[in-house]
Amino acid sequence: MNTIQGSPTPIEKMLAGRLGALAHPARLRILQHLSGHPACCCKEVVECLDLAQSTVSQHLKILVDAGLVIYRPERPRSVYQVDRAALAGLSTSLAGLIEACCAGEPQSCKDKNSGN
Amino acid sequence: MNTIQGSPTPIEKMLAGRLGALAHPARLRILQHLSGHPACCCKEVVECLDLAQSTVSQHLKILVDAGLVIYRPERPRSVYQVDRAALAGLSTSLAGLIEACCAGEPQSCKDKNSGN
DNA sequence: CGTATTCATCGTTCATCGCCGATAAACGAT
DNA sequence: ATCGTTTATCGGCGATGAACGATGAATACG
Repeated sequence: MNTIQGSPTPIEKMLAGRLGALAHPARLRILQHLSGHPACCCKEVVECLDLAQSTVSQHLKILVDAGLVIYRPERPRSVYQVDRAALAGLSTSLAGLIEACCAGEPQSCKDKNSGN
Repeated sequence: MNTIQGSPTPIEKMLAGRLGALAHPARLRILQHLSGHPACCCKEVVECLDLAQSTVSQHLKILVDAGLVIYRPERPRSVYQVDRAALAGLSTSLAGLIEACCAGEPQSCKDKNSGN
C-alpha cells in the first residue's frame, strides 16, 4: 500500500549528497590533510595532492557545498577547516542507517516514510 | 616532507568506492528495503522504487560489486540480502577516518600512509 | 509446446564528473 | 603603477553515471 516509492526524501538526498562528496580519493585525502592542521589555504592542499590548483579548488568547493568543510575567504589566502560537527553528524546518520540495516527489522523500511 | 601526494592508496580507493556505491538515493532506499526483509528478489525492489526494472537491476549490481549486498542467482528469482558485516566494516572505517579528523592531530595525516 | 514471469545484459541517450589551462580579481610588496 | 601571489571561476574535453526500452535466457505452469 504505502510502499511509498515516490521521489527520494530530502533526508535521503542529503545523505547521498554528503556521501557523494566523500566518495573521492582526492577529497578523502583533503579531509585528512585538513584534519591535521588548524587551518589550511588552498595552495597548501594543492601541494600535498599533485593535482592542478583549479582542480583542488573545485574539490574544496564540493566539500564546502556539502557542508563538510568550513570556508572563509580571507584575504591574503582563504581558510579551509574541517567541520567536525558536520562530520560527526554524518557519521551518526550513517551509523543509524547501518544499524537499522544490521538489525534487520521491518520497521526500518517504514521509518523512511514517516519523514517524508 | 611526507606530503606523500602520490596516487591514492588502495584503501582510499576502496573506501571511496564503497561510499560512492552508497551515495545515491535509490541505493540508500534499496539498502533500507533489503534490511527490512530476510531476502528480496529484484522485482520486489522494483515495486518499492518506481524505477525501471533494468535500472534497479543495475543499482543492485553496483551494491553487489561494492560488496555491500550479497547476491545469489537462484532460479525462480534471485536473492539479494544486505551484507551486514561489510556494512559494519564500512561504518567502522568511516568512523575511524572521521574520528581522526575530529581529533585534529597531525598524526592523522601520517596515518594514511602507514596501513589503514 | 507455448506462455508468462523474472532477471541480467546490451545499446542508446543525456547529464554530470574530473581534470586541465587560461583568466580575472584581490591583494602585498616593490 | 607594476609586479608576484593566491584563489575562484570559466570553457572545454573525455570519461563515467543514470536512466530507459528491448532483448534473450532460464524456469514454472498450462
